[in-house]
Amino acid sequence: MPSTDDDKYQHQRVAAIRAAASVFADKGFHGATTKDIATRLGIKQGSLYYYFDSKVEALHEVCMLGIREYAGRMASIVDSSQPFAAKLMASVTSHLSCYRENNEALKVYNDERLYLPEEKRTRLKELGSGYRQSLEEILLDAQKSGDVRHSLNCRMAAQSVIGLCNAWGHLIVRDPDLDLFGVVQHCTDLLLSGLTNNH
Amino acid sequence: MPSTDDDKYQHQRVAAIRAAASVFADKGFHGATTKDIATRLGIKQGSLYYYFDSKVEALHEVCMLGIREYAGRMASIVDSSQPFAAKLMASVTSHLSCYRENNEALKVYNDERLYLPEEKRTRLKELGSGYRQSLEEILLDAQKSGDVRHSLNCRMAAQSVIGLCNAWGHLIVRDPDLDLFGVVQHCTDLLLSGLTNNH
DNA sequence: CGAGCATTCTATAGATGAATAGAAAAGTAG
DNA sequence: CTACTTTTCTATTCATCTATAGAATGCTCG
Repeated sequence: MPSTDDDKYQHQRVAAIRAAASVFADKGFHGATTKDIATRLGIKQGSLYYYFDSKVEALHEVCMLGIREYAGRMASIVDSSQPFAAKLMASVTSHLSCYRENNEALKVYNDERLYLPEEKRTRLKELGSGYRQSLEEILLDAQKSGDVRHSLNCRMAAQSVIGLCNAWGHLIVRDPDLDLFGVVQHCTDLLLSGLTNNH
Repeated sequence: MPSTDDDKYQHQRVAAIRAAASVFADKGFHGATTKDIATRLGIKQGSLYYYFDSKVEALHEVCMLGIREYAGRMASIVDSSQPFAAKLMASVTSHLSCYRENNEALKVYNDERLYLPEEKRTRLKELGSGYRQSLEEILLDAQKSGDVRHSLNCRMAAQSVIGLCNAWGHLIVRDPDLDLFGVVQHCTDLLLSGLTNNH
């Protein structure tokens, strides 16, 4: 098979992307050095350039890893025929498990993507804003069917849901012992019912 | 008056802190250079060291500026005798107006303080966690008096409120046209009643 | 004015880090 | 074992950035 060498290369390349994600999440893009990344991968600084043309390219790969499936999962949730509450919970779950599974990559996407050059950032942004739009659609549908109050500004609400999930996502990355399902439950309840006693 | 020179110095020093805040908010601590800060202030790179011993000290000052009154305001809200809903709204308002007034300093506190050396970070952390505790107290009191549902985990809820406010705070810093009161209203409603139609 | 202090400037030292080049090592196939 | 390829290493270049030193400018008060 002609691809066995390539597979090995790709495998190590992915390992390099994950190493970069980990270091970028810890120290930020500018605070991280290529030496840090190489060390975490177990090779020397210069060797890293066998897998990346530049530090910026590494950041780009990390961001792609962070956002890719995260955005993809939303589409299927919107299209599904679950009731509103289930869709919301699925969204929150999907969002938070991305933080857990990709470890640091999604955090890096959120915090460091602005250091990418314009062109690379634009393509990423499309994926990210697709996520917000999907969420907004879910809310608008629920508003039509009466599940969501009419006074709600769905655009702002989508922004709030994302903000809330990102805030918890950061905590999840920092504290691996945090119970994911507990957080999902808390966030969903909070979003659905608020803090108060008004049923 | 013996302090007129000192006043002038302090005035320019504060201007330097604000310039640093602005640059740190844009480029992050490590992405920012002392030249960037000096240029924004209208002086040359070397001159900046007349006001700071080091770049890290500048970051420290910015973080202090960001968190100081933000933390202070909470205490008075907790102690006040307003009903729960008003306290919550006051907290959200206080949080978000800090973002607007301090411009970038609070953002820097949130995103860059981890680059401070251990000792300096600890003192800041106390102020910040004081904020969370105050919020938690408000929620616990409201739970006792029945304003907040008993199923609520108040510690997590306080975390959520902060996370939500920070998310919007970031948007507020980036977009100065965003209507502060509109955001306050949206967040308070969301937190009090949730998204749904369940009165 | 002119002495003394405050503020800013220029120039540079010293350190660090991204990226490159070419040698070495490891692995694979004939 | 040997020729060839892939991967890693060492050593270096070049640019950049923090921080300092000392000169120049500006300001205030006697």
